[in-house]
Amino acid sequence: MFGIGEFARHGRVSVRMLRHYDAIGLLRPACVDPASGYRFYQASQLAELNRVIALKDLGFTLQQVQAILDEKVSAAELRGMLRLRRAEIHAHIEAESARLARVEARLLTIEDEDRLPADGVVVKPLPPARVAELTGVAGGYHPEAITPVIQPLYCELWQRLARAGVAAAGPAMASYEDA
Amino acid sequence: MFGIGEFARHGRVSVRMLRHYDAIGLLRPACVDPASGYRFYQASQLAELNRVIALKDLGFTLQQVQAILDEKVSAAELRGMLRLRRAEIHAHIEAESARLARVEARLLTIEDEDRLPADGVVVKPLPPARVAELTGVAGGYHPEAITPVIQPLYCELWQRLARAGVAAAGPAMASYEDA
DNA sequence: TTGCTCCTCACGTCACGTGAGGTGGC
DNA sequence: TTGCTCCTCACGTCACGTGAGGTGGC
Repeated sequence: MFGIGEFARHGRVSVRMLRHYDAIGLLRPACVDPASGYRFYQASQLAELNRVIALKDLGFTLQQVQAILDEKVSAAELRGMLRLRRAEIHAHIEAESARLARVEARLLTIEDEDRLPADGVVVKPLPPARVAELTGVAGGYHPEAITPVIQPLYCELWQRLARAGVAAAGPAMASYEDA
Repeated sequence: MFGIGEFARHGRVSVRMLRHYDAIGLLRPACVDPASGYRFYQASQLAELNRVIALKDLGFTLQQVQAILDEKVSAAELRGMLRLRRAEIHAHIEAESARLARVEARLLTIEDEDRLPADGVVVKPLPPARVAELTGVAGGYHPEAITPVIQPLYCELWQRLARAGVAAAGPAMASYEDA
């Protein structure tokens, strides 16, 4: 039998963690002195503790660890949980990689300009929207070539929308592509 | 001027976030109706909001974002912060990759055995320790070959430690390597 | 008496989400 | 009166870290 301090040292965890695991019922000491409240652990509980730590290190919450160790989870469910974890970690790594790329881009610009550019680019998701679109071909990118092509397209679009009894809810936009 | 709801919609953030940023002084509304407490934002504050979001998306805390935007951070300090962030994200990705490998290893064993192996392997760091070591060569891995080589090594080691006036504090261990 | 180990509260963490309960003008 | 937008608390999140204040036996 070990006092909580010795057990924590052997298990390489903090005393506070053991008290927390006791409080939530994840790892109860083998016995507790009713007078002093002192917790005592058996050597065999080190294996129990290791199982907790191993599952926690996979990224499961303590609630999940508890359910798994109490055998409240079937093998099939556990497989499902592991696959979900795998997918979550995957997504997490991708998100962090994208963030890393953004940080490195900032480092490059700051080394060039020696200051933070005034406007950062922020990517924001939009809800799906229905778009009414017309296209035309212009002879070049200069206004004299574009304007006579694009103006009638707007008129045409409003007319067609009106004929279809549809009201435009969003803004009007133009986008340009190379042929 | 926009009410908080409209401003939140344009900025694709929650109303709660705007109130939070107001509370911590990160993004104050352009004006506040003293009677009702209503917050009003200017169109130009959308750019401010974007800068906040962009820095937050690099993984900075709101405190750091505030310091950066208030220009309390020099270009050199900012470079340092970005480099630190880069290192942190790197470490984070490595840790998550290791975790992913552990989850995948579990998935393999669970698909083999259809249950969780009783003992997981847990890696724990130990504080550095000084080790007194002696080595010998045995003819093979069977006990008859090893025992006569290893036994005298222990005796010899204790004697040398005693002569050096050093007491062994840790356990005795043997490890084996192929020649 | 000092030192050691142990105990039980209880606050703090970080950036909000989520009610609860209420207000003011159409 | 109903609906809408806005307001201010204030609790909850997750797994503990970190005091504060106290106890019991050497």
